[in-house]
Amino acid sequence: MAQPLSRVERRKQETRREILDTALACFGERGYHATGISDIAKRVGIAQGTFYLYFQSKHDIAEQVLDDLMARLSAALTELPPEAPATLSDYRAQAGRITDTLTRVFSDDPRAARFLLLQAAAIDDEMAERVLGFYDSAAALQSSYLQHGVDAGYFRADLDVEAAARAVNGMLLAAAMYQLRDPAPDAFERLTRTVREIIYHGLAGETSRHDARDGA
Amino acid sequence: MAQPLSRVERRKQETRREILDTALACFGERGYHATGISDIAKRVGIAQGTFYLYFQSKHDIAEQVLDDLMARLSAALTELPPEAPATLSDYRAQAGRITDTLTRVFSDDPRAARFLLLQAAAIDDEMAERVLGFYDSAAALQSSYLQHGVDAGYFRADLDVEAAARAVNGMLLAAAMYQLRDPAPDAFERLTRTVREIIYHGLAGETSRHDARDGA
Amino acid sequence: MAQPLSRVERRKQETRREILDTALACFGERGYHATGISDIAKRVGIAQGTFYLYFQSKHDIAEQVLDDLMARLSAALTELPPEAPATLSDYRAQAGRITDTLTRVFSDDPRAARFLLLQAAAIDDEMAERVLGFYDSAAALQSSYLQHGVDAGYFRADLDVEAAARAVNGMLLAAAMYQLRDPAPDAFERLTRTVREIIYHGLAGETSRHDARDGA
Amino acid sequence: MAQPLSRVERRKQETRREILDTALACFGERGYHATGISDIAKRVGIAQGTFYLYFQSKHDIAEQVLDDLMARLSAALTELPPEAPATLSDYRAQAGRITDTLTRVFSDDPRAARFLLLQAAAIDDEMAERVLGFYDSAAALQSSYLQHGVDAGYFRADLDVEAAARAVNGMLLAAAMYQLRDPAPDAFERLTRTVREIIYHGLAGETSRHDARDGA
DNA sequence: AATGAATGAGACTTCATTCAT
DNA sequence: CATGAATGAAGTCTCATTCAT
Repeated sequence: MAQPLSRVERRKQETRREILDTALACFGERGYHATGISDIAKRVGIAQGTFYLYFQSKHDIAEQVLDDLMARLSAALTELPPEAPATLSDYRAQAGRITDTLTRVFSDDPRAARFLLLQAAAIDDEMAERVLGFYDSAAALQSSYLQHGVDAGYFRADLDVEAAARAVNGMLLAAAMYQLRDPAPDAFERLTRTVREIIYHGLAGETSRHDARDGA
Repeated sequence: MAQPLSRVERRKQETRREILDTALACFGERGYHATGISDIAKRVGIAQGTFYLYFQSKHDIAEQVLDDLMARLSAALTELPPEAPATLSDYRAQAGRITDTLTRVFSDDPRAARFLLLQAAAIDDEMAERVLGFYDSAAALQSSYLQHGVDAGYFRADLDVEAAARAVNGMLLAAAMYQLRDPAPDAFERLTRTVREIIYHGLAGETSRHDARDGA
Repeated sequence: MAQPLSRVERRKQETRREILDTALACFGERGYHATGISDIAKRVGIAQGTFYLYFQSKHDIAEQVLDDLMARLSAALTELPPEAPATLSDYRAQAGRITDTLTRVFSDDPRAARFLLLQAAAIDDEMAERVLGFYDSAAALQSSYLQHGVDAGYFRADLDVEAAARAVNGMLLAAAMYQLRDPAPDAFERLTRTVREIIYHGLAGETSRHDARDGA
Repeated sequence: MAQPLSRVERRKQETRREILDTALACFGERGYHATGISDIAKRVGIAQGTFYLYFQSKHDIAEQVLDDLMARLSAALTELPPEAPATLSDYRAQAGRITDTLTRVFSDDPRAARFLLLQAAAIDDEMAERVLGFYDSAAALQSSYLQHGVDAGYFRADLDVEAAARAVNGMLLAAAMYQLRDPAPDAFERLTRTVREIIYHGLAGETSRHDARDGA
């Protein structure tokens, strides 16, 4: 039961994903506009016409590549232990995990980072809107974490949660961009550690600041 | 020292600048790839061929537009009172001025922001390199400010200055991007104030934290 | 003489006809070039590949659609009471029946008319040749009717039968084309009645023939 | 004064017309769909891109070719001695002149005839509408001639002028189509003479009209 | 016999750049 | 110096046809 995926259907899904991945690779490496459908097709090993059996247009695949990537990132950001951190220490641990996850997604496929950070917003007004919208939703997610911290008492009560969320994400964005040019793990590690320290000192209340030094 | 700029020569410079500004406008509004040389020429009021008397190619003008923009931003960031801030209070004031300057440059011409933040890096690998290089040099500049703060004693002695510089700039970047979609001054003001607070609390030493609350 | 048409064979013939009819419908509605094999297949409810089990190519089915249509029209024109009209009155009655038949064929399926009158000749040189050839054979048929009228004495003895046949058919053609845009039966009825009158007065009669020779 | 046609402007007009004529030739010979922009460009001796300096699209030039052709035909039909024929003889003479004119237009460029009669209506629904609309306006023009004949008394008073106009034009259409395959002037001459006779006898005359009413 | 995914040639169109005037 | 018509390479997309299943 529930095996509607015949062999051929599965093969189609595989091809679809292969095209999607290849497109992300091409877009990330050469850029959206410098990439031709023929480049993608050649690299996948299909005819140009075959491409259009899986995607309606070049713009369509760009949308899907972006959606797919944003979905993966959202999943990475969301699929954390559901229990919210109760103490600042817990928060620090969780923040570390989030950073690690993002790092992994982006270092696993640097082309994904290049595409999201450098290319996607330049494709189109609509696409730019999507990217900025993604930043917004990431800010909303970050907001909820910070708000929880305020409620739990380990962040300052007078924190402008929304604004702080954007600021925090900006630091993560800077880290991601930094990694684009200098993929050395060391430098990146130093940067993320500092970011966590800034968050810690910058957001925390007066009372909980004595155990500040960060090990990871 | 002489005045070799004959009237003709001056006129040429004016035209050149007019084309440059128009190109920035077009690139910011429609995007680099969606902008044709004919769009720029039409808007300036010159013939298409005339464009090539002033710039070698489309890529060439993109480079010059970017260089010009980055130069203006560098100038805005650098041309501050040369005497470095001696106290945290001074630093806060200076940080406010920098933010104000950046804000002014970008809100004066939102298309410049769109071009730098969304478009420029997608033109080309070389152009992406330039943009990332600009971020690097901005980080270096920020570094020098922060290092001065460490030396002056109002920032933590163990601060990883380089990493912190990138983090701080990341927050400014986030602010600039936020402004792209929601140009309401209020929201932006809230965001920059929070950024300054985070810097203040996040970077400062233990001793100077009692006068933290920020009014502006 | 046997019944070699097994159930399977009969089914094939049905499918073939279904495809043929659907193709005529599509060609008439959207035009030959705007119709894709996939349109026909989808409408019939078969796979695209299946189409090629019944017809060799798109051109092939167009030929067969046209042949089929012309055959139906020929049949309609020919399968009249075999006894030729003996008097002008009889002729008038027969002409009425022919007109009725043509009308019925075309109003039953306006797409057939659109295909024959507007589309078919544009497919191909060869197809144009077929259409014009059909007009020729229709003229030949009309010729034979008119010749009979001359022989029977109710058409002018000096009638250029071949030329008149083409002229008469031209009027019918005009009527058919008129019906394409304005399918109102009234207008069509008025037109065919007038055509019959013109034939009647234009071809018949002793009385008005004395000044017939034409100078220009 | 009033010499806004600089040398270059005149050259552009020439090129435009050259493309237009070549397009008519190609469309008439090979058909609209079989003709590529590259065919037209090659034959004119320009680059493909140049074509698009003069016409917006393939569809655009088809429209203009058709409009141009219909305008030429309208001019040919309309630019006759303005004094309407007063007698049936005059009418016969005028009808002869009209036929001659049409003949000339079409035999001068048989491809024009092929395009108008066989191709144009198959390009598009909109184009078909134009062609049928042209037939309508030709019918309206013919109507006015016939109406004049009725008013002047040399056509039957009870003539359904509109319907007769379409019938007459149908005969001309048949003549034009006949000429497509058999361009021999003799055969065409015979046909047009017969058409004029049918018009003459079919529309004129008091004497033979008493048994005209048609039941079906 | 039927399927429908795959093919690939070819169509239209755009646009950065050149060059004769 | 300015013009803008001309160029032609390159890109996206369609669709009749084939073939492995």
